[in-house]
Amino acid sequence: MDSLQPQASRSGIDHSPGRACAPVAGSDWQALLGGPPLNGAELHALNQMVELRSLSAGAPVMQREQPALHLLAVLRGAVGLGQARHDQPFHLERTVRGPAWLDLSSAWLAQGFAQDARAQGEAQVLALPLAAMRTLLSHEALMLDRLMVGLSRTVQSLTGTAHDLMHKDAEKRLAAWLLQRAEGDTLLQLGERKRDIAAQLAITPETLSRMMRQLKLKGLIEVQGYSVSLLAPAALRQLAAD
Amino acid sequence: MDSLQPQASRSGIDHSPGRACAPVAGSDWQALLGGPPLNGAELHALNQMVELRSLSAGAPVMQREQPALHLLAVLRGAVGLGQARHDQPFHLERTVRGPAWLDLSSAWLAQGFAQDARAQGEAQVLALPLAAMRTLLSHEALMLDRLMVGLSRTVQSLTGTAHDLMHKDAEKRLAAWLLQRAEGDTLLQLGERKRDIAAQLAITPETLSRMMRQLKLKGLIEVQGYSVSLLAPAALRQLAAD
DNA sequence: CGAACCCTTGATACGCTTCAACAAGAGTGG
DNA sequence: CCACTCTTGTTGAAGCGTATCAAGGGTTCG
Repeated sequence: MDSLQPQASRSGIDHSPGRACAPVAGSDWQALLGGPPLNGAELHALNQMVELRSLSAGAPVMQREQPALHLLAVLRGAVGLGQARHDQPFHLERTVRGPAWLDLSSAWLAQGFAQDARAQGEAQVLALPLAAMRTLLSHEALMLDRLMVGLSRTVQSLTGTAHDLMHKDAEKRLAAWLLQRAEGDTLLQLGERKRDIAAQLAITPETLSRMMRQLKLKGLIEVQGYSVSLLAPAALRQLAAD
Repeated sequence: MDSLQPQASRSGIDHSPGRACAPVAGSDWQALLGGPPLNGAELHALNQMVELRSLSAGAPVMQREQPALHLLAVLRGAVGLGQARHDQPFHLERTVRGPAWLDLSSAWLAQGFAQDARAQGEAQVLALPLAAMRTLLSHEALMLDRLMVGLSRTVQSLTGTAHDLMHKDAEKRLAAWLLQRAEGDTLLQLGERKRDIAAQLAITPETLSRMMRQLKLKGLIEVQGYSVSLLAPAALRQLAAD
């Protein structure tokens, strides 16, 4: 096998506290909400209504059709969105790595969650009850903007992935994924199983393996187990472009 | 050829007024914003800030990278979102048929529009300046909900199309498209060119033609030029399901 | 050690695209 | 009016991209 890295505690859900009372750092709120620095009143209001959940690998975060009463965000770790089928394996479509919003949309609609979500390893998730959030929004004008920006970013990101699925082949999507994941850096540690990466790219693990080899043969990347280094980011960007 | 229907005035843009001063009906606002009936104050405020644009076939509605200062909606007609390439043909990805929101997200971000948009035939588009909208939102609590619902619906719709592109083949996507487009009815008039339908399904016109024949041979639909009747909606739903 | 899991590689099969040809309206101009 | 062109949809043959199936090797765990 590869030198291994992602060790997703194959046992699945274990007895987790489910909800801890640790506070959320101001810097975390800032990372999540963005915009101008949060003032004390905002932080106080947020910390008063927030619910924190510490999850272990595989723990469910959202369940389809369940009523959605909270805005959800990932603080630490990663959460996978997709479909849980009665048949065993969870089908992954997208993963959110904290700190970032996980689901800002379901709570505003009356239909419950549209997807399932599972913690990918140890993760910390926070939930803001929509009812309380609504009253906060009516007082704090800035908070509205922050939320709108979060929701808008989700829209643009989803538009992008739809576009990629329509027009880019597997190699292009992989190149784009690597670049986005590296965040400008040139060395990159894959923290998840390769089959999960493949699922997000909507290809099979076999194809992912072949595409990695392709990029390696072209001299664009170097692969050693779960660490990938981008040898020619410019060429990769070129390749990933439509 | 088929008995023809969609006649997109091949000449493209013609001299349009660009902006007319007709008012927007209360029923249109309601269709767009949903929720509890809009009161007089809300309608007044909206009508005061709204900008109405009457567009002829092919006229640009959004242009990539252009600053986005308005929330956009389609009142009448249809608008296509996609990419305009320096090379001639506009590549369609999604179409919005009025009355419905066209773009609620770009204005909140500082990066301008992420896609191009073109009127697909005669269309009427309305624009709400974000600056004015922001102050309205701080006064009218209900309006916030309506907007959030609109944005959330966009998110869920995009999540759905991404899911379909990942997991459904051409036949399934076509079946799903037909069902959604029929809106429960059994007879269905295609108002657009079939190649545009194909583009939205991310397949070639040739494949669309073949898939139509497939469904016809299976006795699920009947096709006569640009009118399609769904003979077995239940079976179609079954086919379209994952 | 064997069992379970992961990644890789190769052979084959299938879905869809691409390319080419054709039929049928629509617009144009003689 | 007809001939001509442009555009659209349809059909068939060939080819590419990716999935599927099967086998093998590596690592961890009991």
